Amino acid sequence: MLDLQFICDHADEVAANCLNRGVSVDVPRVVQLADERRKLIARTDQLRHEQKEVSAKIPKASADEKTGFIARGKELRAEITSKEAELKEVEGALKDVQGRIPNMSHPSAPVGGEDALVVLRQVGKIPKFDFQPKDHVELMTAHKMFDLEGGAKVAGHGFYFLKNEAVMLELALVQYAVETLRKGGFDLYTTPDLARDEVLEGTGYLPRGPETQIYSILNTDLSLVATAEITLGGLLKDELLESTQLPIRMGGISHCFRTEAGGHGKATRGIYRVHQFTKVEMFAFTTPDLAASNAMHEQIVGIEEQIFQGLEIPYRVIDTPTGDLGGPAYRKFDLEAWMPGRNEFGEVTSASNCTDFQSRRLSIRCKSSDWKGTRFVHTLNGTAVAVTRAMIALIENHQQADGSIVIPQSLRKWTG
RNA sequence: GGAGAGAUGGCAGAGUGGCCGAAUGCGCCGGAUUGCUAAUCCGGUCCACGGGAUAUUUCCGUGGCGAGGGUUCGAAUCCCUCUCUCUCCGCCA
Repeated sequence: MLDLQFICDHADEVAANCLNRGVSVDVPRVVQLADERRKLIARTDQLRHEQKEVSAKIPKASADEKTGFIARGKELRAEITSKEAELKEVEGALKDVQGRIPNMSHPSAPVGGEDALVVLRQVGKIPKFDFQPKDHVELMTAHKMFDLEGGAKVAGHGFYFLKNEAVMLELALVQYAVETLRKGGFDLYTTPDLARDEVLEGTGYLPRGPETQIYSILNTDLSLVATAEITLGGLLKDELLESTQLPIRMGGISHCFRTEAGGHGKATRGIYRVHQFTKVEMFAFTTPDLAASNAMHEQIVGIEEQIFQGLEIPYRVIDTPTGDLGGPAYRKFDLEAWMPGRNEFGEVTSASNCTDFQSRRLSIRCKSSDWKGTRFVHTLNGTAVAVTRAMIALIENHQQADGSIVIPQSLRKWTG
């Protein structure tokens, strides 16, 4: 979430940004609630101060005085209790509205909806086939690389079994990504696939809402993670760091679970949109300045590009428009890989700079000799490899006339 | 799953109703001493929120002893719920 003081001081800018992002929030209401909150705090603090004074006199007071003080003390307690209830209500209302305000946007991020996307660059040659290219479903079926019916039988539509070469390929993609991250200075993690709802909320995901994308476990406060971003961000929740420890780079392997409520159709064919997949995710914490986090953002996108170049898959880099950023992102770059089976680009990675939007909710701060007090760190996340999507792009781009698939050099040490 | 113990500042560790933001030790920062280092001595050393000044330094208040509730004039201390840690037993990839 955004800083309350910031919202009050820049109400117009914040409201304009909400508009750009297609989010409707009553910003003046936040300012008004903030003012009520301030007044209530001042009043309760005052009452508590008197309460302290009164009770401090009691041990030394005479019997007569004592009854008076105790009576006054009771009065004060009642007043404080009622003020506290009022305050709680105001703060609840405030958090509710404040929580719906999205992060501010990078000045260069294109303003508008999905159509406003800007292609920053396109890399790699789109393959020209002298035969009719197949899509990944045909190819993987022909090679007995997955079992979609089996997945549906066991767990329902949107689940799948990978088989044989696809299993080798999944592990190879994970190994390849992890090795690349390690070289890039990332600490590696395998993370829990479940997390507390509190952690999901801290990272900006809403479990258990009517429109949630999250699977939750009944009778617990646990949900299945949609990405390791949740667990890696949650790992440093409530921590106070030294600026000298930053930046921190983490690479996490997890399964990702998404309800993906919605229709079937071309976009859901095969393993393009599934309820579960394996992903290697990057997460980074930087000092709270845009120079640092923007540089990290570039590094993360650079690694994503390096990975797809290594896989010899053509891709383009998208500067995501404001209307499509989601709540926490200040700026987001997506890699879209060419997918011959779809005859279009399909999203394979996503890298966001969330500035201090996540860290404020997660309470991840840092100290430095460069400033007084503590500040919220900047957080960033990006996909190294989302296995199913990467696999589609890889299989479809590297298919041959005879239906065989050439594995790029970079993976052969694992796949053979 | 059963039985028990526990959670206090950066760390260790006292504190069982008011004199406790919290002893003591370690660590850290500044200073003194010193040919240098060590040792010694002196001073300082948490976070958040609200307010007043000054303009970025200082002052006042409030809250914080795992989390959330409760009892009380007053809670680190008593009660309840939750989370986590440890020990023993059972089960187990």
